[in-house]
Amino acid sequence: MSKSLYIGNLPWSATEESLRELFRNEANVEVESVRVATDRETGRSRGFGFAEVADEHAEQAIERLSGVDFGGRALTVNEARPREERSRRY
DNA sequence: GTTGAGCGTT
Repeated sequence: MSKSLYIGNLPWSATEESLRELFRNEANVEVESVRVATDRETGRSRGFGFAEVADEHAEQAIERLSGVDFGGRALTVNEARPREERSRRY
């Protein structure tokens, strides 16, 4: 199984591949999928993204990537909130 | 060529 991770405070230049490399280098974690939130209107980065990692490696990735300097900004890493709860209206 | 708290497309 895998967990979705929220990655915030990204530099504008951060890409999905650079995030994947970051997880490999800093946390020694293989990401199953990574996604940078790009503005759907302009296509530019919103400065945050998401990564799916193995369930057992999720906490390690959070512990080892939170606050690390990436492109000059201290990263914010946390468990992502489920999209369904946010987009679905009861 | 810009910006800076937050939670992503079907």
